[in-house]
Amino acid sequence: MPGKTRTQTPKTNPVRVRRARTDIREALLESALVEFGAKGFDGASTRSIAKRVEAHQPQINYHFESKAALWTASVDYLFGLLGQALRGMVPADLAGVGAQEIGPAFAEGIRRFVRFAAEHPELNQIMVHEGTAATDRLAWMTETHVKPFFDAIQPAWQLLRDAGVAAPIDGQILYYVLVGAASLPYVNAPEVRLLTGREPDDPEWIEAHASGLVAILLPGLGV
Amino acid sequence: MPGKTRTQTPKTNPVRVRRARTDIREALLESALVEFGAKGFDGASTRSIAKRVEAHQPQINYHFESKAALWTASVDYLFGLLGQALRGMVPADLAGVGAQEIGPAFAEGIRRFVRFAAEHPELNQIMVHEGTAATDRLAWMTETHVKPFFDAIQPAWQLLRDAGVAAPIDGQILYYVLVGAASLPYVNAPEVRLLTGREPDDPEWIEAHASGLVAILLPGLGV
DNA sequence: TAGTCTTATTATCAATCGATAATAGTGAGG
DNA sequence: CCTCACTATTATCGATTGATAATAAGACTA
Repeated sequence: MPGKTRTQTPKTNPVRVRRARTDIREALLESALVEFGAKGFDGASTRSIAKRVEAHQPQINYHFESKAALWTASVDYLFGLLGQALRGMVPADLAGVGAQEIGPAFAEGIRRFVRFAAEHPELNQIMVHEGTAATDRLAWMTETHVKPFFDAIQPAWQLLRDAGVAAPIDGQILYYVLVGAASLPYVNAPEVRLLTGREPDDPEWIEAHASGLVAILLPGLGV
Repeated sequence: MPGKTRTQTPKTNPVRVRRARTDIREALLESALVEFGAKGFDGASTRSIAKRVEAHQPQINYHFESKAALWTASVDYLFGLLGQALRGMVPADLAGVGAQEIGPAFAEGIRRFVRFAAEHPELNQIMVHEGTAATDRLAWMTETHVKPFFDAIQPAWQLLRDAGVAAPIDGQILYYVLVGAASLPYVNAPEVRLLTGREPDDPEWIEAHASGLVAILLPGLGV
């Protein structure tokens, strides 16, 4: 879509004030997350992303290659945070691990995921925006970031089902039940405020939500 | 964004073939649903909506007032279908109705909602696209269509909780758990195909999904 | 059949989009 | 103090957007 050649000579302009910033890359990254999460890739404009942190639109193409590259960098950054939040939740090797150990660990993983979804709603907002159409962005995000997460859950869930701790739901379906149930109040927080008058960022909401999910997904946990 | 005045006189052109259609309004409506669901309001262009049903872009502004009015008409139409699918699921008056009657009715409501979400993914796609930002569209949709649905569920859920049939989850939180868990595989069907290789429109998937949700949300139903 | 109303088709508008060229401050190294 | 690499700022490009004017083809009516 871009212009390729320049025919006219820009006018010289007299005075120019200039702001120097060292955190501009990170500022643009986080602004992009908020805008992409709220409006989707197409709905978010590079001008609004820049304006939100008092930067200029061409700085995006300078510090990143393109709008698409900024999106990729933002998603990389956010999945990195998710990885930190869930680090060590699922053992790499399940051999010899019993349901009595992995059950509480899985429950804690659910709680952490709910808290992360509340603290960083942009992640699930972007995932759900992108997941509605088969784009290159979706293919990249799914293969790079979602699949490892998805694959790690499957054997642990099967172990818990065999032990009678987990609810009777197929593992692949469970993934979407879990992610959907855990993220929607934060993905659609503006709607929650209109519909309930409550604030889904309230710790009371978040902990009640997390406990509810653990109760219905792992009914065999309670001693 | 519109042009206001016309200064030049369009050229006369020789031959013009013309397609007459009686179903053009409905065709545009359903095309709009698919496009708005897949790409969001901003991402969907009126040209792509028209092209999908072999119509011309200005016909949208002729048969509807604007892109926004087309969106409103589409959402009205889709919530009408949802209302039909769920008709009579929740009694208007709960006085004197016991949990042993409303329990199975609620379970059937869950199953119907899952089937509707699978058959008309555009509804939840649009809801989740719009719910991420506090726009006028969200305010209208929430007040007009979502709130009645939300309000109808609350007393029934409370009755089921008191009877020990329903899972221990606050009613307002339950709404988002239910909607999120019931709709995500269909909202993000393109991602499901990439991630699992399975087809979420498969009746086997849908019924397994619905049964799983009933089992975890109404654990006290099984005799 | 002539006239009129509806609406399909074409052409074009102003606004906005992402991208890039041109210009000009700024600070580090000499 | 000067130089120069870096990057902030401005201006502008071509493409696309939603909307509307102009035109014309059918359908219906008298």
